[in-house]
Amino acid sequence: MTRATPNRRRGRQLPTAEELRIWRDFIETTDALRSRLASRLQVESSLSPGDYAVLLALSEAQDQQLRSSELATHIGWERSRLSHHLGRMERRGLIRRQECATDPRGAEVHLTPTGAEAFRGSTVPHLRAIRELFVDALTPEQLRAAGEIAAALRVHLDARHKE
Amino acid sequence: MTRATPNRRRGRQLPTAEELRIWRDFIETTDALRSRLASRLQVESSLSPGDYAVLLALSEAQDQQLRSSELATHIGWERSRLSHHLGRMERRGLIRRQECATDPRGAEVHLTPTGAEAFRGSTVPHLRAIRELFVDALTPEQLRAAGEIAAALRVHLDARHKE
DNA sequence: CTAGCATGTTTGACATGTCAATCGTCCGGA
DNA sequence: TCCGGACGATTGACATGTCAAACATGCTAG
Repeated sequence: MTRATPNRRRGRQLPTAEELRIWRDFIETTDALRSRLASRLQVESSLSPGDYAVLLALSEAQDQQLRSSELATHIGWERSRLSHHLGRMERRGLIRRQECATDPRGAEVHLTPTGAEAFRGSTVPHLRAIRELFVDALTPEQLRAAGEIAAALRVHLDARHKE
Repeated sequence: MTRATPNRRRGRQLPTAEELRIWRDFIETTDALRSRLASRLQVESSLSPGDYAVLLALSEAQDQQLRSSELATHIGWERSRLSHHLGRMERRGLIRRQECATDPRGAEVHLTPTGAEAFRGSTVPHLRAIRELFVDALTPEQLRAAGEIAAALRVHLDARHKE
């Protein structure tokens, strides 16, 4: 790093080789981490990360039910993605959809006993996996730094999104 | 953080609320970053991240060709994933598969002129996007920390994989 | 020589994701 | 009233991923 053009370094040029190396390490490793977590969740609980997110949101909801759009907002998914996923989860008996009492256009998504049971059984193993694969891999300072890095990336992403 | 059971803190228990918050920030943000990068690549070059990885590997290869299994190893994909992806890329004219001269079982994957052209055109915008969305979001110390975090996670993942 | 396992790759079935189009209901103004 | 757009959700077409099974050829023990 550090060719002799300091004023052109920031925000203008392509990444250096070192920056690119870090980028690749970072993105590939987070990918591997994600996929390892997903596979443990699958093996230990027969749930996908998507299933888990939906079940978590419903478990925390009043009456274990949410309007479809609220659910989408809560977990940050596009409507159509959620709709497809709910279809699959409904086939497996994890959730149930029924017409909303107050708005005939809308749908209420309900947690079924089967779904609640599946979620209960998955929580502890999943949290344990997060601890083992993420938290335990890092020193306390690294963990703190990871939080700050995430925050910085998020702010930057959101800022660029608005532009 | 920090209940009064210091000897049970490490490696045994579930994550604390703070650890869990960091985990969620971290994984959700890296996901958002990945998907933003993918969408820019798509818009700017009509390529998916998978396309880019394949084209990059072939571009760097001797004679712009690789055995299918070497390619899979190089980019870290499962064989079947690569096979499906190559099928799609072949339909679009980005690569070509032909029987390997030295081993009739094997397949050689060749970069086509179309594929080479697409890759050339995508490189600069893609690297610029990495710079803008990742490198520029972080301070130099954070960038260094990101590299160290990735390395630590990787080592930990690999260690647990062997167990 | 040949049965059977190893090797290299593909295939099929299905889960997951995105995008654009569709469908039904609601609502405000001519 | 009724029309057109807003709103809530689903659908279809297709890209991407995983897993297990299938295929074809190579190699080796007997």
